[in-house]
Amino acid sequence: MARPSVEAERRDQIMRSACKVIATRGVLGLRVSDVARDAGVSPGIVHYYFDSKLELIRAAFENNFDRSLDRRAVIFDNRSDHAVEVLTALVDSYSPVDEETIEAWHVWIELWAAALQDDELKLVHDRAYSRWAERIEGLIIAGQARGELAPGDSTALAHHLMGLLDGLSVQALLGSHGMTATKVQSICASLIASMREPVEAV
Amino acid sequence: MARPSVEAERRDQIMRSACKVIATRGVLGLRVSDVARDAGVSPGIVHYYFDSKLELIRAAFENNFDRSLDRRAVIFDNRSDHAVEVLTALVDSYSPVDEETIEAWHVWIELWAAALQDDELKLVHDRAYSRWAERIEGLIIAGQARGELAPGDSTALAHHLMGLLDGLSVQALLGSHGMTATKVQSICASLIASMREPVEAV
Amino acid sequence: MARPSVEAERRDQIMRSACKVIATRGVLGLRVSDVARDAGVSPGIVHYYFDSKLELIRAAFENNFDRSLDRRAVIFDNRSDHAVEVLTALVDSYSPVDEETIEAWHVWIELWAAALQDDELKLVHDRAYSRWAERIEGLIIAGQARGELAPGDSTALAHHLMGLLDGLSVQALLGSHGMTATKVQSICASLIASMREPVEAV
Amino acid sequence: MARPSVEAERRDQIMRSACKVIATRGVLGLRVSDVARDAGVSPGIVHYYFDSKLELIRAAFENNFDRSLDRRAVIFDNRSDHAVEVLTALVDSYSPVDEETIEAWHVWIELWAAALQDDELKLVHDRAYSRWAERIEGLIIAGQARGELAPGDSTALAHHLMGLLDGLSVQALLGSHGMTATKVQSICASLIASMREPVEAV
DNA sequence: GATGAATGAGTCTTCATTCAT
DNA sequence: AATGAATGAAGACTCATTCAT
Repeated sequence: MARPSVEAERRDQIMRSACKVIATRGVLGLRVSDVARDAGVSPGIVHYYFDSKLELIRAAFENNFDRSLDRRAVIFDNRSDHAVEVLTALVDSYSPVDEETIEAWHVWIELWAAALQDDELKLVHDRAYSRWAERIEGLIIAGQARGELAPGDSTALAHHLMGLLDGLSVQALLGSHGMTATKVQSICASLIASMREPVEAV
Repeated sequence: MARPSVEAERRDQIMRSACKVIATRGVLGLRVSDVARDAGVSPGIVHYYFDSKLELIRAAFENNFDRSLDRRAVIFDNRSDHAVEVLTALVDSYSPVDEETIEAWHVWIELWAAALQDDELKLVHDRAYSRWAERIEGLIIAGQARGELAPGDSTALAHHLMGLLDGLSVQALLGSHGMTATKVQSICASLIASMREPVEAV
Repeated sequence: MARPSVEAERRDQIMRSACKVIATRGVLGLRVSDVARDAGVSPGIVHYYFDSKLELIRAAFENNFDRSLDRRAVIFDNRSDHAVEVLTALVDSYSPVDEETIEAWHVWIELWAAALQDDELKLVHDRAYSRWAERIEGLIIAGQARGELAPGDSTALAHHLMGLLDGLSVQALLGSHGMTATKVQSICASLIASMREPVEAV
Repeated sequence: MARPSVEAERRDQIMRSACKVIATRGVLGLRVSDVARDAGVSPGIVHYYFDSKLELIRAAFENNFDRSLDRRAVIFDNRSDHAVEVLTALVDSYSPVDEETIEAWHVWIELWAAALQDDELKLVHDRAYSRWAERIEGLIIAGQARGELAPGDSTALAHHLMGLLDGLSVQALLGSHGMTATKVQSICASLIASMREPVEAV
């Protein structure tokens, strides 16, 4: 009876396992059998749902990003709070502190490396990154419209924030040179603060 | 009898080839035979100079970073120009426009992904990143001392600049969402400009 | 309630699809799923009708031959025409020009190759070949009895004609060295002509 | 020192083993590991000498035919005996009695089946068949020129003999309907006899 | 120092067969 | 009767590493 859902569920289950494995062993270190084991299925079934390993990896990357955006839907949809607060909440939600976020970051970084060598994955990355950029820029434009943020090149500001978050997070994940999740937040916060409309001096 | 130099040369030659291959196929896609072919030697000789594939990769990462710093020695040693100019020149030198710089960036990004899964490589990355961070911070501190830059948390500023450069460069390399080398430069330039000591109003 | 016919029909349908697949991909290239797809049924049902893949193949070979003889029933049953004409008609009917005949030849040749390695299939082939040989020899014996063909070793003559037809047809199917269906017919025709009772000189 | 020959020898060794395996298990039943075992080497080395299984099979087919012609070089080069004797000797040499000849026939028949489904193999077959046809026709033309054989369409006669030999040999190999190597020889002999220039009646 | 043939373990992928529904 | 998801064994192919030369 519940047959129809079996296929979709299995696909999803396998993609999530693939993300886990990518986060753990990297894209090229991913073995179909590892994914199967994690998903609790036979190796054969993976190829029943995905034509090839590459196809699975592509799907996993998209799935990782979709879930990543989904988890932040509440933040993006927040229309009541001050833009500075919303942007700060967003940055904080990307802090690599919980396992889920850390895994998502690992997969995201793997996508960078993989996409540098595969045009198909480059498209996957571009589609994801564009969606993400549009949302950030949307928040900034809205904040400027409401007078909460100073006017300015919203595209450049969005890129600045996103690039900073990406670059710092990598170092936090690697624990390099004392970089921590807290420092990422504080440096990003200072950037966001600088976007705020200066209070008019009386 | 001056054989030692032959060995050192060969090692270097093989490491450079390894960097090329890493940039092209990724760390895990690297095949010892590809490196050998690029270096114009037999696959067997690679193992004469490097105990294992991992050892070769580790050495290649370090070699990539060393050469990267060497290429910028003139900029770092510049004591005469204004800090803003020096920092700007530095950022520009990292623009992924020429083949050499692009290759170095690819290897650098590969190191991120690989280090996330290997503690030994994490150390390699940390050593490199720290040396790079010290130099940037040194420039900022010097600039502040000379009154060319506004006072402030030099460590945070250095991290901000480095994180931004890393994050934006990835997107430029991937050509995502219209990111280009020029935009990377301009966004970084705006950050550097904001560090400048405001001219006192009379 | 007349269900038995459904089963027989399905079996037949599956066997015909198996012949198609054998002609296209060869015996060992045959996949049960291909047969199922061609027959418009699920892979599972094939095993309901045939215990195993080998069993299906065996049945398909027999089915191929049965249909092959059936298609020539009119020729074999022809009692009124001259033996030379009947034999010629028979040879012509084996000309690999239409799709059906070509497919049947492919399956026949596959049977040779498969039977060389499987004793069970050797029996299948022998049964088929014997039935075919008996019919040819029957035509020759009848022709000799009616004085239309010269007397002689009917078995050897039958083998000669059959061997020649088999050997030439393979080359025609492969398009080797300029062999064509027309040349097969003409060479076979010359053999048949040589069997004719020479007209008595007055 | 004798290094140069190692490669050629290994290739040959592997091709011969491949022929054996093809004769035993068929083309599609051929496993690279079986070939390796028969050749006394590791499975990996087979791929060192042949890019893929198909490439190995193609080479094996050519090797089988080359050796087949080589074994009959003495017969083809015979310029002193009567054409009827030479042709008879040739046919006899193809009698599937010894293991070597039987293996060669198996491989040849496998080539028919395989070539029907692969255009590359079709070319391999055509090249081989053409060389073989040219030699047979050459013997017939020479015999006619020397007045040992009756004049006539040498191409058709060659095709007749070759087709007959192919077709009958298949049945002899399968032991169908009482076909034997001896009967193959006798039927072919009768065809060859019919080519002889009739002795002029005085 | 250098070569490259050889090994063999590892992994993707295919597919006959089963079985819950 | 029929489906198609699931299994798992089998096999092609890759590649780091070794070693005789």
